[in-house]
Amino acid sequence: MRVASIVFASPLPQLSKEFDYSIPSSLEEKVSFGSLVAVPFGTAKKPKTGFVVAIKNESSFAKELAEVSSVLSESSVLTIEQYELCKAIAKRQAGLVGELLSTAVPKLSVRADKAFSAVQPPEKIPKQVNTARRTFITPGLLDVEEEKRWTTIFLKIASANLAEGRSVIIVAPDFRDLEVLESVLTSSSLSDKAVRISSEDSLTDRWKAHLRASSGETLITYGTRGAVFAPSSNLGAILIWDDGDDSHFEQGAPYWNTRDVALTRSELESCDIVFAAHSPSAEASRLIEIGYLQHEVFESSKPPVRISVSNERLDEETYSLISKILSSDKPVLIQVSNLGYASAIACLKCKEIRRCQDCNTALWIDPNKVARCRSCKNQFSSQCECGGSNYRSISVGSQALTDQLSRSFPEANVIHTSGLERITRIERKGTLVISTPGAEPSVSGGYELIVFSDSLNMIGMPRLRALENACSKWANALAKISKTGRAIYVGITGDLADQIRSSNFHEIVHRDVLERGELGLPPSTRTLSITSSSRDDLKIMKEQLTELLPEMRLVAETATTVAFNYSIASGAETAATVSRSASDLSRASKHKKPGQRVFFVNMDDNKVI
DNA sequence: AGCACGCCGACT
DNA sequence: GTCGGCGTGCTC
Repeated sequence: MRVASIVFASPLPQLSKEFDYSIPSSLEEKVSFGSLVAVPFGTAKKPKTGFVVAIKNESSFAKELAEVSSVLSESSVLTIEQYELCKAIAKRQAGLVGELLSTAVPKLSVRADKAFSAVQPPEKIPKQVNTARRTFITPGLLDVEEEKRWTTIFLKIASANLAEGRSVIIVAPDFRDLEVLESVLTSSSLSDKAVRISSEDSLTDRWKAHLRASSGETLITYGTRGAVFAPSSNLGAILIWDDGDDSHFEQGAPYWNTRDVALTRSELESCDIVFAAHSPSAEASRLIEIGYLQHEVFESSKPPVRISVSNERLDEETYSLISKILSSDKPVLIQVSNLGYASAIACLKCKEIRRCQDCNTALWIDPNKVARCRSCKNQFSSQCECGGSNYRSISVGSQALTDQLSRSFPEANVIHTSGLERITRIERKGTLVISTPGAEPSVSGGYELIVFSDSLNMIGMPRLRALENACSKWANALAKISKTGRAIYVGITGDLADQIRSSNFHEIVHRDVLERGELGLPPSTRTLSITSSSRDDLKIMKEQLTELLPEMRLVAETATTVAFNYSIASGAETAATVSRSASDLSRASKHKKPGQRVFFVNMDDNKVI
């Protein structure tokens, strides 16, 4: 009698282990590692679906085994490498394997499964033991430099791997970048080797793509963050565009991110890693600093930059430049940090917008008629520093600016874009685009002028990663500038202004990382956050962890969240301890709500400080 | 997640 | 006496 070990794609801690079932002789031929099977479970009427993760001759389970009911897919749908990766990430993130399996394997589409036939019998290429090369690439800043684009560079690396029988996985943050990558892939000679893994595709398309990626064929598998878990035969390299982008972070438990999963996978499968970004994430910068990543730079021309120290969002000079460029029928981009019609207050006496003394964010009058910072919520006196106490409210959001500029430039075509709209491309003419960071449409030939109208706001936010994020948003927008284009930053002063003038984002982030390091802040440490709706449970958790892990430093605390910094070296121990405490305390909790977890554990919180 | 088991209050 | 509330615990 043969025995199959089964795991379930379930977020329940009780189900987070392998269950043994006997394999009826009628199914013996069809059941192997990675099979999707239905099994009876408990007293439930309908069978549960699970993955076969081991075939054994006997079980250590004391009682009699139940039988596998049926096999749901002809193919093996979970590879050994995927399962090992899920286990490693679950451990690292103090989460459960079951939570990750549904990322690694999409939902079954019966129709697509029946229609699928492997293109070719998977040719068995023995995996060569290669030493993984790990690099960070700074591509050319300007998109017009075609051979220095990230897509061109990635395609070249992919092509080299494919030529030697190795697959690659390419991950991009969102649909905009994916669209750019896809157009390059599909117009290349490798188009029939490219498979998209995207959560936005239909069920049948996703299953079809998954089966193909599992088939053993040598492929370029590309997609958004989930693709880092995709099946891939003889994986040669994982290529990641812009690893610092927020979209690379999973927003639900166990809060993994593309970068860390890729690094883990690279260790497990000894495949190469290539990160690329116009401005590095703090983590990548640190990995370069310690020599873990080799830094490769594609030297590139940089646009001329002007710094405007005006308090106005758009000063006279900028205004007339915009006007001039629009009337010569060339496109202009204005990057704004806030969406919509957010309001601010300007003092009637000194005419300046009142700003928070800590973070420089514009103040507003809250519903209780108190002057308050939007970002850190501090209250301020109703009196301006100049002594004035009368205000006029003004609108500062992107929509408000769009309205205002539509009136100022009635001749021009004024477009507003944000994460909510899906404008990825505009025609090259006298168009004025007002965009929130990251939503800038591309235009062939590039923008003739880019204005970063809220640069002061972006770096002034009282967040650890404000500067790093701002650099990334600026650099990605700058990449859309024309050969003859120029950029204007509003409100930057001091040392930073010098670096900005030369678009030296690498140096800015590098310095930021060094400063953070002196304070013991990430990326030289990691941040753990625990959220719970129960104050009692959170308090016990905090006390318990403080006692069990005395090295950890409390860095943030609110009514629902506690956050600690811990050393990178203690990561495994920390995750294990947190994991154990969370499951013990959840079981003992008096505040359990049906189907709701007591603690949300994030081993790498990038927002809480 | 389901589902059964089990131990206290209100009912024909 | 028994019906049924949902807290507790198990499912190979």
